[in-house]
Amino acid sequence: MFLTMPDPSATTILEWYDRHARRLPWRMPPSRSRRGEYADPYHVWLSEVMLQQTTVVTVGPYFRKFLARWPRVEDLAAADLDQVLTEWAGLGYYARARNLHKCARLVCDDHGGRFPDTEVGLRELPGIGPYTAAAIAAIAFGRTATPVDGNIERVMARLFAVEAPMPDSKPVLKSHAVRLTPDDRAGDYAQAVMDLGATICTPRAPTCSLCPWQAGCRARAEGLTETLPRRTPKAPRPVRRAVAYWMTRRDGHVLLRRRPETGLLGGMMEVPSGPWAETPDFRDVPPVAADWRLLPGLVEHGFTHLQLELQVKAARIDGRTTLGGVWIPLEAFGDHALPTLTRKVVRHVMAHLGKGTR
DNA sequence: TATTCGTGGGT
DNA sequence: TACCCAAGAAT
Repeated sequence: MFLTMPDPSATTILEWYDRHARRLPWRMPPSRSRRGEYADPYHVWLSEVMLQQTTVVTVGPYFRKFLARWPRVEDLAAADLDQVLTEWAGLGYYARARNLHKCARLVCDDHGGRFPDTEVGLRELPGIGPYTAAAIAAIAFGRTATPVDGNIERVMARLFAVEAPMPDSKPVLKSHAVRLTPDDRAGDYAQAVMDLGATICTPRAPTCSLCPWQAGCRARAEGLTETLPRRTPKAPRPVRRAVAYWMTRRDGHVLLRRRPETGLLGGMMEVPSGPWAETPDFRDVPPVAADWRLLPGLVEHGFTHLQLELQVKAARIDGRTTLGGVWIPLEAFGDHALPTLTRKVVRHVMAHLGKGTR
């Protein structure tokens, strides 16, 4: 009978975690965390910010780079924002890098170099929202707190067969996660559920036969596993089009421009382009008169909320003009914070013009 | 409350 | 190909 279905418990998944926890650079292994040892708050904070909407595989190298260059929060606070942005380039969501730097300075200036050890205290720092505050409090300070990320939402939706669609069901999912949170080892519990979601209770084709909670999983009992969590359909993302202008001068330097500090790709370097216009009508108004040459093909880039299509035109122009940008030699592109969109444009140009800028 | 923030990998 | 999704936060 269904009445004998066991309730899922933190004990069950903590035992699983003790045997199967992933070894991650920022994580205290369960053999030690079980004894009340906690990972360095600086490491936990840095990793959690990087992990916001970003996969473990992607974050790994960035985490190592940052830690090698700035071993302590004081080192990061002493760095220039530009250095931080350059190291961050490619990770995306660049507001995180600005807030990271701002937060490091606040921790050093206002907290003596120590992170607040409570959820409420952490929540006041820039770039630390509900999830990250709870994660640091639990993982680095042993507080009883319940971070809820996408993994944990999915696991809870299945465990309790929550059929209401996200994001409306988020509060319900969180209440389930909170109810299961143990007073002791809350950090390990959260990391255990996240590991479970990442390796077993995956979005598609979960391997329920390996799941420590399989006996108590309502979605499994009702055959709903693959269909949960449900989600309200999202609006289609609009297409925008523009022309990017690849400008070179006689010595081969290229004109790049820094985007405004806030908003899309804030503070990142770009190949100057006209306004990103609605689909059918876009104007081609080159920034300077020159012998513009249209490169074949398009540079396409999808953001979360819009699809961008760039035509690229190239020309050699008078090296005395700057148009509010900076002349940069191709060899020095690596020293600058180039988001993927910019790198795509560079790659596109190289494919059609080659290094002899012509 | 709803948008606006990147990017890479999987299917 | 097109879509989904990933240790979310700020506005």
